[in-house]
Amino acid sequence: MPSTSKNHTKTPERNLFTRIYKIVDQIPAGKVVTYGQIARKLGNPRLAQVVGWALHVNPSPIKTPCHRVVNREGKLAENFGFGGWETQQELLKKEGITFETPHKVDLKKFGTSEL
DNA sequence: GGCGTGACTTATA
DNA sequence: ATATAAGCCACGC
Repeated sequence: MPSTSKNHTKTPERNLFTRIYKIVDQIPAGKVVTYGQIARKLGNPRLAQVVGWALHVNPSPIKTPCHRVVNREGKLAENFGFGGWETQQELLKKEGITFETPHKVDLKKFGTSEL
């Protein structure tokens, strides 16, 4: 029996990272989601930090639309990995998302609460 | 196996 | 409104 304490990573089924990628991959186009929203799906809203880390080390930025993930304020990451928040801004604009400010997105309209 | 850090969030002052 | 503290998980040393 798996009394190995916890699945010490390398276990996709238990690995939070894999779950995060799956959730992010299911974000509909033209919508954005917050880290806390994903974290809540994982079971703990405090996992938001892990979500950020997951996207930071995300192996496939193309398969994982991390540009649709923003922080609680709807703002973009200042240290975005693509090459800057400007890249994310362009991508979101293509999806039809508008910005209240260059760094902030209108969560009231694009916040996916149905995820 | 411990300690610090991180694309975060929430609560409290 | 800003500042500080605590919380969670994964990674690197």
